[in-house]
Amino acid sequence: MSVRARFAPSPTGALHIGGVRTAIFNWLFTRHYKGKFILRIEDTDRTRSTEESIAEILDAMKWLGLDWDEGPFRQSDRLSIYQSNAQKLLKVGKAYRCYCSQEELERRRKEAEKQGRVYRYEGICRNIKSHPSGRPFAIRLTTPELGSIEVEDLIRGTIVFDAKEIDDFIIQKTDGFPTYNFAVVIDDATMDITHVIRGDDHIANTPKQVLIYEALSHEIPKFAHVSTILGSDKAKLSKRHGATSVVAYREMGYLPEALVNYLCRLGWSYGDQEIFPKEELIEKFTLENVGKSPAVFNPEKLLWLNGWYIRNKPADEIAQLVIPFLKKKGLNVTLDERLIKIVSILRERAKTLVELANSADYFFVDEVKYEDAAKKKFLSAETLPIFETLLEKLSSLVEFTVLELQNIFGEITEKRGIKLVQVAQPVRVALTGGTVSPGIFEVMEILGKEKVIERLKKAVHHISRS
RNA sequence: GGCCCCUUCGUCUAGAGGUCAGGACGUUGCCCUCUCAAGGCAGAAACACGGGUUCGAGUCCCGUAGGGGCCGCCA
Repeated sequence: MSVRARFAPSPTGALHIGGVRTAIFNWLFTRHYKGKFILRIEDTDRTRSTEESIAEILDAMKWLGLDWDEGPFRQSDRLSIYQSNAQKLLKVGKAYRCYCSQEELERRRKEAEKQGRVYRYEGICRNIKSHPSGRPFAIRLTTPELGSIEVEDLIRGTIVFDAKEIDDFIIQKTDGFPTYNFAVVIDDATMDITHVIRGDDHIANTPKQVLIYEALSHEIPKFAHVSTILGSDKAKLSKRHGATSVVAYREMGYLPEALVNYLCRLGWSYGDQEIFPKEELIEKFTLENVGKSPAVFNPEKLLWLNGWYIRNKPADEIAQLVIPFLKKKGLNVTLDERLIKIVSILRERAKTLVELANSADYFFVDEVKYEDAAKKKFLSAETLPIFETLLEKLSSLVEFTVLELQNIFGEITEKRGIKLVQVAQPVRVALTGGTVSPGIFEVMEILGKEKVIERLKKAVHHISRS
């Protein structure tokens, strides 16, 4: 039988980095074994679930390239399925109606707590004979009192729970809605999920779920509990550690492959390899190489990886991707040869698409603005003669190329007995407004003769005026 | 409190009884160099602790400590 795994987020907010990693693991697992990846929205929390959140989750999944084969299913569409299964369990005596009031149970829980005990439902309604008509009831699973429940975990090995730890828990609430554990099992069972890969915060739920499978006489899937992603203080990763939503990373100029590559390496490894193109991830990903210990999210490493992908993806693709960021800055650009050239020289020093866009201004504006410090340091009287000879030589230049420009600068530095930096920096300020840019000859070539001369002249005016 | 999970450089990790404990991010120094990056080279940096088992333990067992999770008619 082919492998079937699922990702089941609850749409109560943005798609979280931690959630995405389990999505990635599930996706890779199914792709590696050529199985099916199912998307299911756990939206039974009526008050906290929102349509916007569902849309965002789907959007983020698509952006990351995590395509699904079935779904998205919604638990809210499946109410009758849960109810009929609960009825079935009732009928075969694996579950029973419980008429205990919530207030009463709450009282007992408090009482137990006071005595330092953990409250477990005593099974008061377990053997009730007459069913009071018209009274609301919840449905509880009849659980074993003795023995142990073993959970086979592909990452952690066998985990054993004492049956005494588990009471007759509720599977259907008084309002007819399923409880979480019940809905999950019914869904996974009816969707024929073979492998449940999820966060380790679900370990404690697993014995209960196993019990439900057994009551249903349904085959138990294989479980794999992945450890939590932590923040720098080793507490569970949350907003206070910085951005945690996928959409936020997209907006900060991260590439989906960098995020997938990074997140995947958090808890999974393949020898010493760090860079994994998607195809290679699919080929190499197995649960065997997933670690057990929790991992601290390290933004610097993600940033490094993002820089790596920016530098190594085909330049035209990066150009295409940076366009929205340039437009956001009010720069009107289109994908053409010039943009690709610009991107290919700028991307060496950008770690995000935002940085890349921010470093590109001077190629698109009509007039450069000088940075104060740069202007003060390099646009001074002594550079005036240099600019003048440069202008002279440039205007007679036919081939405005890196090579020719190099020659001209060489002539100037040689004649004046100065270093290249003494020419390059002032020119850089004149052309870009700042002291940092790609190689000055490359910048000049892309800017073109006309623009270069125009900007140098402007710089000359500026110096003369002050 | 009960139950469960986890523990190798600051961080991600390799390691499946015998290694100078390897790689990566970050960090330090040097090289390259028109600035900034990128790149190259070199360095500092770890087996939580205590007992066993074994000729030999990061690796196996048992404790301890620390971190985390779950204990709802929440998901």
